[in-house]
Amino acid sequence: MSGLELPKTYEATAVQAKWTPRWEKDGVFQPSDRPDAKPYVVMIPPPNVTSVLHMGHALNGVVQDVLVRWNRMQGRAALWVPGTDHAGIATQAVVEKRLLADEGKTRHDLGREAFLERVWAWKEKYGAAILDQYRTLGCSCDWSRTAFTMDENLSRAVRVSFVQLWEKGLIYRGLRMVNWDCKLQSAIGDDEIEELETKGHLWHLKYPLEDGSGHMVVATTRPETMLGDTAVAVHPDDERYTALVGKNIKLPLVNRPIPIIADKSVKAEFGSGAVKVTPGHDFEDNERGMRHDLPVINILNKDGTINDEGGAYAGLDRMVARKRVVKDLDALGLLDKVEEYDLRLPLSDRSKTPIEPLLSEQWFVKMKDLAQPAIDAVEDGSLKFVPARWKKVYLDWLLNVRDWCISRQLWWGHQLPVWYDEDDNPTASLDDLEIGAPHPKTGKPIVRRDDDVLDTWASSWLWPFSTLGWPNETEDLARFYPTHFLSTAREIIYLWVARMVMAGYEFLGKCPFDTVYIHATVLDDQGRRMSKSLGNGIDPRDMIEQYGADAVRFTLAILTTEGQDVKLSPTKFELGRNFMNKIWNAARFVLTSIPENSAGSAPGTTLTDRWIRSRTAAAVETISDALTNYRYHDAAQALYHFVWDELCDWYVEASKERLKEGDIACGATLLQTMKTTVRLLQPFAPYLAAELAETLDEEGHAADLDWPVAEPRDLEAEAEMERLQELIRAVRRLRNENRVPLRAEVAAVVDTVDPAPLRAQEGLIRRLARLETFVAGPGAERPPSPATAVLAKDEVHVSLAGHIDYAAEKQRKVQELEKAQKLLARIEKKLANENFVSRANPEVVARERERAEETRDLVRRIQEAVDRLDAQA
RNA sequence: GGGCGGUUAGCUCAGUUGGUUAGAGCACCUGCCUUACAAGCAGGGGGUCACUGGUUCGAGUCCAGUACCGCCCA
Repeated sequence: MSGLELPKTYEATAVQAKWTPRWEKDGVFQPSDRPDAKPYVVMIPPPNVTSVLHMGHALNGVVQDVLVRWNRMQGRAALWVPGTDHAGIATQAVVEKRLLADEGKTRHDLGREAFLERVWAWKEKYGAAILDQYRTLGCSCDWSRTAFTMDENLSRAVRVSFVQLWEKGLIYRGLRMVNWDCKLQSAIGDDEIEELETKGHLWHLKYPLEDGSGHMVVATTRPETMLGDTAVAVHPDDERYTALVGKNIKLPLVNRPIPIIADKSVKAEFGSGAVKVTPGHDFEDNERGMRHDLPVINILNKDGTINDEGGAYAGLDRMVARKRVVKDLDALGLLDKVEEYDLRLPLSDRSKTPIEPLLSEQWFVKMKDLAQPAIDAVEDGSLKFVPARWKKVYLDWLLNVRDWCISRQLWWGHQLPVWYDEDDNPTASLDDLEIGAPHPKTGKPIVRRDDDVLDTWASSWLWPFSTLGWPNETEDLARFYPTHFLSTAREIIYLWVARMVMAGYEFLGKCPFDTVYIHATVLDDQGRRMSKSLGNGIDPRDMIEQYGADAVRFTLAILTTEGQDVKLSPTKFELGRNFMNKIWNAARFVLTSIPENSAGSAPGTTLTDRWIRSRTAAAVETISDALTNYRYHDAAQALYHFVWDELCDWYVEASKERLKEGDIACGATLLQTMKTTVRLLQPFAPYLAAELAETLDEEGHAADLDWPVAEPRDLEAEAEMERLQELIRAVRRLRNENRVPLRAEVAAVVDTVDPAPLRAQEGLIRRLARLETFVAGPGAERPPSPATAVLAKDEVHVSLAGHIDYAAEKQRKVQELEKAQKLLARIEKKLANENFVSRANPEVVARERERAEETRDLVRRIQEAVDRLDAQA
């Protein structure tokens, strides 16, 4: 052991640089191929290649890695598959934005092929950066299995799954109302919309009756859509309008006659009770239109300008047209009034521009049948959510699932494997069809392939098995599917988790994982989400650089309480850094202080030896228990408390004197305890654990060491040690309170009926309490001018001649007395309550009686101490 | 409108099935460079557990309601 070389503080950067390549070279993160090793499999939620790693990724990385590493130590064939997601619309959007900013070009200027080259270049850069950051964080992913959703095999999986669904009749094409992003010029999913609460206006428009007998007033937040109105609707029970139903309105500006219809969906109390109906540009109106067989008029081009249906307004952007329409109506005297109005504006998640509901030809997946097994999975318990309440969110979505619009008018992604013949008959194909080849059903020549690409989730829902080789029947697939643990963010419970479960059942007949862990959201120190636009993000790379990967990991783990969000500020990582440094120094002490040959010797059997072994056992038990239940905070906290407050503060301190005397058994105990500590540390702080395991001459990699098994506790030793600790703390307190200088000679006397155990530890007590002399016995003679601490069973008197301030000391003692008296009164009141005695659990009553006895004794003894102070003063 | 969280020390948070005097980290106060660690050591102060009511012998913990904050869905 070359302990003398160890630096005074833990140098994280150097240690990380040393171990990262070594782990990979030695294949530490590849699953064990021992046939008896039961697999433990985790698939990383593949980060989007849009940008670099953020704190949420780091937190999720820790959540997964702690479990993976812990399971690996328990002998499981642990496999954690890393990878990234092409994130179709998001990635295309960022690349387009960059292209426009840097070169002033659009994707159309470049053309499909050249543009895609740019996106691939982006993917290479950011995809690699993200994975590298996970690597730096110490994540034990099997890098040799790294996957990307547009890899050849994963793309094949997408095509096979598409064709399979197609053949089952679950994919259809339809003219449907979709959410249209005018900027990206693509349909987007319902899930890709965010709503912005904003102040807008409500325009009240007068619509003249065709017969000239008056007008009706309709209110709208989007007046330009009136160009596409095909009806006015009222509630059937609204007596104000009963006579008008069936008559026609002459739609202003376009001069089109449209009917007045009655429909129960209209809220009579909203505005005038009459609403305009625009089936071409409003989801609700579209349904009304279908119920009443209304014509559907599309007034928008794909870029959001008004088309020829808009007559005089054609070519204007919709926002410009809005102003023009309002102005023109006003000129005609048809603008009734304008109100301020709070509305929720639907924005595209990606382009942040207002969504337009638009009719277009899109591809859909029928979801109802796919959803059923995913619903059953949580209800029969084969799929578990942690925390359990997220099950409801998952179920709510599945029970109300709508068909899934899977086509996107993008370039980046998996192009639909759909070809058309000259009559526009589609067919799906596993292999590319040549132009001119016969359509398999109609026999007519194929003339084109569908330009659209698939929604990203159409590949990521296959992730748990496409990464293992599906649709090929690979060894990996046979051995590692289904997986075990999925940790992800709450916002994608239905977008991703629910779809993966559906796909798992649909394509492999099995739930893809048994546990879904929903991790905390990382917020800034003011409780706001970290976001680029706010600039309040904390970059994990900076934190790793500043505090070390282990510190970042440990801090995130100890902050991760079940279901709570994590408020983060950079300085919080000091907690982890300080702890790492503490462990480092404890190890440094052990290595530089234990006698030669400690390694081969039997551990000690003194009180403190027995105590630290028992406390180690308690730590092993607590930490194992916590990890079993995904309680990261509890596990990290237990480790922290054990190392700092027990091992360092007491055992190491207690061992110093013994080590000076060359006590080999003490050295052996220290070594053994450190070795166990390193194992407990490994899942949380793998770099430090690796470094220490090597220094402690452990065989093999720290990651492969066996997880400790809890030994039986030694409660007798624990109780005896507690008595010592209480005594030592009491003496320190008396010294501190009375400002006794460190070097002053102090004598202590314990008045006790059970002196033997204390006498046996005299050396320890004198050292830790800094006592010159120590005496214990029944009725032992008090030293001159003592201050007294009343302990649970004993009293300790400390000589404080020349230091004691009797007035202050008395005040403290009187306060102590009052506190004890109050407590006693409370207990006695409780015991005097017949209801308590008769109804409470007998064990509880017995315990209260015992407490009453103890407290009475305590009060009496404190009183005596006070009396003595009076006598002395 | 519906749903789900949260409210405990100055700050950030623990607190398992109701049962000792409600805990930790940071911050604060006092004293220490005691050769593992000042990223440290010893000691200390600090809380009407958001509010109201209820259940109970007993409530931070269970129930109902209120207020405020946050998230999700429509």
